Amino acid sequence: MSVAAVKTERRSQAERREEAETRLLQAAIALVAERGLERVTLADVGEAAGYSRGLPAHYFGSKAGLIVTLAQRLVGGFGQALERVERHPPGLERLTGIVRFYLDSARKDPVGAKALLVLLGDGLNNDLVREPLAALNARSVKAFETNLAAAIEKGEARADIDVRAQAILILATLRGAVSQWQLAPGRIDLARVRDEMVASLKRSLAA
Amino acid sequence: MSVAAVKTERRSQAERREEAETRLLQAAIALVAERGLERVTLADVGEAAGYSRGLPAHYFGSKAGLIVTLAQRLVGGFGQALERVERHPPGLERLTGIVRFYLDSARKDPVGAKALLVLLGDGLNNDLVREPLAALNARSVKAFETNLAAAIEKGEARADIDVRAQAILILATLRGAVSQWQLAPGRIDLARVRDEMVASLKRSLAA
Amino acid sequence: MSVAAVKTERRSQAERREEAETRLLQAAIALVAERGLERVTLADVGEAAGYSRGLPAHYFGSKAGLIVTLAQRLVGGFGQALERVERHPPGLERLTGIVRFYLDSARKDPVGAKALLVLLGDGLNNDLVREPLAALNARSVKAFETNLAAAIEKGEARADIDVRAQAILILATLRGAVSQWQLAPGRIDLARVRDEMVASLKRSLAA
Amino acid sequence: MSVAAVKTERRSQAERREEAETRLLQAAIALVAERGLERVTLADVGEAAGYSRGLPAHYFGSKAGLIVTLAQRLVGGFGQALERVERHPPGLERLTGIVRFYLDSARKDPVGAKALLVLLGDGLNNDLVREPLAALNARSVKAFETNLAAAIEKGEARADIDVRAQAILILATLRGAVSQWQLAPGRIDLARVRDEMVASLKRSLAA
DNA sequence: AATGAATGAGACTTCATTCAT
DNA sequence: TATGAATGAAGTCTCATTCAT
Repeated sequence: MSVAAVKTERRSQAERREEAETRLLQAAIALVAERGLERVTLADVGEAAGYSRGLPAHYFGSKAGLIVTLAQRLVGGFGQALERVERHPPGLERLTGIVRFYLDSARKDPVGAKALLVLLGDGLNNDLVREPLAALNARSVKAFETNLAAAIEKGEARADIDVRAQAILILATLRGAVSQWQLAPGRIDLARVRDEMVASLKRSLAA
Repeated sequence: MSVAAVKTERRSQAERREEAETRLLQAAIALVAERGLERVTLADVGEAAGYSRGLPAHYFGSKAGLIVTLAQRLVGGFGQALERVERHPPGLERLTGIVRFYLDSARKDPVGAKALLVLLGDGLNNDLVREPLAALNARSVKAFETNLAAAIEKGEARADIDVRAQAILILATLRGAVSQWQLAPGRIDLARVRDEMVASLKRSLAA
Repeated sequence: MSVAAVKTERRSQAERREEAETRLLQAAIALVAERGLERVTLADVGEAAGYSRGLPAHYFGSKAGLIVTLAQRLVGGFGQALERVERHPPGLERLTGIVRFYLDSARKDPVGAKALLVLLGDGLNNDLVREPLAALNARSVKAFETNLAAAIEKGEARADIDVRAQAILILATLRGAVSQWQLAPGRIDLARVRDEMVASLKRSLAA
Repeated sequence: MSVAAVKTERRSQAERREEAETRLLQAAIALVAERGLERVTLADVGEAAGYSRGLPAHYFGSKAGLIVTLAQRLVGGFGQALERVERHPPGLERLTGIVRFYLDSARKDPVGAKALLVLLGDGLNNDLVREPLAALNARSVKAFETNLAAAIEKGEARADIDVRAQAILILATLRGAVSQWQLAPGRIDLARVRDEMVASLKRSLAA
């Protein structure tokens, strides 16, 4: 067997592994969104992804391993999206842009949004996921802080804002709004909520 | 046996039953806050309440029955508190009073607050609890709407507010703030958050 | 309180007890016929009879006690009916009369017949009921033997019949016929079966 | 890995599974005959078959699933035996041959016979087993009908027999005889009963 | 790499039984 | 006498996990 052939084979195996892992995680996200963390079994994930019942255990080692990987993937995905959302320089425009983006992506990917909310609920009592989720929160709050500080710097916002508390409140409002919408989708118009939130923010932050 | 005697006897049995049910529910709330819904067993609840392992099943019929009862109790408790919180007439003062009360009670009763958040997380995938929780949300939003409308009527608030969307946002912020605080208590100063929230609200709603 | 009053009261209590016991047993028979021995609970019996859930345990001491009492009542009831059925003197007429009566009473009281069959099935592995049921079988076989012997004596039947084996067969046929009919009532016309059985018996026994 | 290797691997797994299932069912039959349907647990079956306590649930899904499989296996086994029993052409000889065979096989395999009787008892109140057992009855009756009709055709039997009722009676007698024998084995000589039954049949059917 | 057979712990649930009223 | 509250044992069923193929 030539070296090239070995390389090709190896790459092929690695690719297959990566593809399988991705499909397993996507299936897991969908199932977690649909049923909740504890009502999803490893076997469910394998079958839903089109593989065998045993594969998830083979890949992730244990259910805990799957959950941790899941949390990282969801958190990472959101982080990446958060970073590529806005071209505006730090400041008020960028801040409201992130807010819009957050609520719009929940509408575009309700399954991912729901899976994240489910993890957040479980993270209250589950050490496996608490840490990555707390880190996500911290990172998100930090991003809002940065933009609030820039807005103040630029004179777009009042100087007497409690930047950190305000950042926490902005993230809180986003999460709480999506949560209410997921719990009773028919009763909440997320687009109107988004517009009202942006308007309120501008008013309350305005210099 | 006289009628009075029969009544006494019956009341005594009924009292025993009621006391047992209350103790079981209190134990259940504490355990759910501590471990999460799925990591609490009926047997745990019985033992934590000082009864037998089988009693919760005997009373609530099933774990689902316990959860539903739990949800009703928590929701009802919060509803009652919401109603007795404020003596102000409907309007901006009362609105901010409710906001303060909500965040202060989370600090005073973190166990109950956490149990409610756990239920809210599970309600996303659990038809049994979704309904009472959605009803709680609807009721809370309605309360904020009422006060917003009164504030506008009185001239305390701008007339161009989207009352319903704003009410949803206020509840969202409260829930999201408590959620972040519960996930990483050391990182959030809920009192500062409360004050910043009230200040922001006053500014964004002001006429 | 006068002696007469005490007597009256005592009689009244005894009567009440007997009536309650009878109602409990009737309810038990109906439930056993409907669900089978193991799927009936003491509480079911109490409620079906219009009493409390605890009364059957109070009266019969245990489920085993209820079952034994039930078996005795059913067996006794059938024995009494068997004795009062026929006015014919022992012989072929009386024999076929019993056969007719047996199949006709199954149609008239399908619930009692089914309860007896259920007990017979359970008696195969249940020491509690095996003995009374085996005794019932022995008594029934004996009755057929007596009539077969009388028929031979009178010259109504062949002398070379194996009386005991034939008696066993007659009881077997009756039980088996009712059993088939109970299992699939729509597929068996018990009246036709009865007539064919009587005709066959007359032919096979004829001198 | 070659296709052959895959096949071997698969077959090997399938063989393990089939062997385990067969051993579980055999253990279940023995236990049901010994204790009755309700006094056998899934764990009992697993252990008696030399496997784990959980395997029966894994294979049959539920106790109901086990019972249904059991009923099918017992019914199927008897049907097969019924078909291979007799080389005689349809007619009286074959009919009496089946009767002899039935009673003789009960003596040779009392465990299987008892398990079938237990199921028949439970079938009265258990929709899961009623259907296969009613089908077995229907099939058995049909076989007797066929042979009775052939016997009449050949002139071996009277033409005025109610063929269907007579077929029901024959099956009834067989079942009832085995039932009495199982309830009190010491009191019934099944061989004598068999001979008397065959003699009676010949007489009552004779042209 | 991938499958799926097998294990065993633990949850829910049902009930016979006991006991206080 | 009668009720029903409370217990605790046992059974069914689900799954994470291990292991043979």
